[in-house]
Amino acid sequence: MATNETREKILDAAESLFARQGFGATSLRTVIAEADVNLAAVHYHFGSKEALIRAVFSRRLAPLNAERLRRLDDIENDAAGAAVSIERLLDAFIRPAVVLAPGGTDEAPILTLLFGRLHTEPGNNLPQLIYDQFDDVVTRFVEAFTRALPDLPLDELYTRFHFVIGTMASSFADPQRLAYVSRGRVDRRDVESLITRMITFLAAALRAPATRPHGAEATVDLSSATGDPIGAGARE
Amino acid sequence: MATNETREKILDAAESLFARQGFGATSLRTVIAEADVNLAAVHYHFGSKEALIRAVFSRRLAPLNAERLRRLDDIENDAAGAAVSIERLLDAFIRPAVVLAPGGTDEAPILTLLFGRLHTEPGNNLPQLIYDQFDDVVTRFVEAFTRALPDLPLDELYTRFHFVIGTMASSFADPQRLAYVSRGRVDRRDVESLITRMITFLAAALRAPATRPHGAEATVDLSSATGDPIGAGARE
DNA sequence: GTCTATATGGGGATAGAC
DNA sequence: GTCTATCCCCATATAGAC
Repeated sequence: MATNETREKILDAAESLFARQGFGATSLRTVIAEADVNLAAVHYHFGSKEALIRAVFSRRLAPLNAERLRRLDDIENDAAGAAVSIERLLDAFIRPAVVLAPGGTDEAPILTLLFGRLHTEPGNNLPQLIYDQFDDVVTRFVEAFTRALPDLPLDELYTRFHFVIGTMASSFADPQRLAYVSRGRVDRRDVESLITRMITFLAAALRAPATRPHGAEATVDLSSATGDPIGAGARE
Repeated sequence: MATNETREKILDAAESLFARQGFGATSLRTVIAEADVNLAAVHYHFGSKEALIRAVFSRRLAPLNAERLRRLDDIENDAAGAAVSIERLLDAFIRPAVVLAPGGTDEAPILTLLFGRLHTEPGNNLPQLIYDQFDDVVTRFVEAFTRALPDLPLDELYTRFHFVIGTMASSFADPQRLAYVSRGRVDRRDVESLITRMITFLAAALRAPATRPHGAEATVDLSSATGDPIGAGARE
């Protein structure tokens, strides 16, 4: 058997299992069973489980983020300095995680789950290297959103980008929840609908007027949504 | 030492550790070290780790969901049949997870993290009992949002509620990400700001016009956000 | 109810033959 | 490069004295 074939089989199996179960819950023995290789091969090719995890991400992370940046470049070139659409920015950020997915099973695409897990598992476990690869994307997209939303205070823009990542990651990482919430009435395999609905949802969210500081007056009806709104203090 | 004191110490330590590290990554040995009790005490009082996890949730879940429903009742009584504010509904859903938090550390409230984790760890691990306790809340809030957003197709409403839970859970579960995205410029300990901003964000998102079906014409500018938007098909 | 001691299994990792 | 056999640690869980 060719060397790289074993390596790839391990990566494929690990990727699939990590995506479905998370890293901690997936043992190397499970991986080698699914890959149909020997346990020692994992350590020969990767050295450790930690290194295997990093290898699984490295294989996908660079192409994913490169594709995001490439699409962002296209958008900004098209605009030629003019304002760009929030929807296009969101699409460029979200869709590559799905488009680049290798094997769609009956469920959601593997890669989607894998990267969803990246953002939802405890941050301490994530090698800095992975976040490093994300730096350019964060910087560039924050800049782009800043230009597209010039009236939004920076603090709130950062917070909203945090929400965007959270919506994307969590919704992809736990597709079961959609079935649960909808009592099975929404097809969780229709990823295209999920993406377009997510973009509609997030674009409107990003365009919301800024939240006023504590105690100040709102420009929209938020009167009951802030500042001890429903008597939290009096209720203890 | 009184019996219940040991039990409570175990629950407190487990809750804190589960919140910070997740369930799989937290061993009983870590729990007993932090609780300063004997290993056997855990099995005496709870029987198993699985049972301990359920006990940790049970202690908080009922009060949390009861508070959510109580606030929803208040809102609907106030409205007396009239339309209710999206912001108030979101507040009633989100805020109890923070208000009921016992010990705010320097970081985000423990309970917030714990329940964030509930929705982000792989669904298979979550005892059905926990989801069962959530059923009433889902049903009641979906109904309320349906009445508040009568023009939104049900399919999309379910999907958006899925996004709402995702935003809340993921944003609370990984507060580090906010610091990362903002390069430390947003104070992640200011939970009140986080909540009000989240409500602003999600209310606007829920109010967005429905996404049009595949290929149809949009009522807002979505022309580039759907349907092979940036040449995904031609790019392979 | 609380402890010590221990059973039992699974985990990652490695040595060394082939 | 691949395999078997094994080391060693850490996990959950239990038995049984106090």
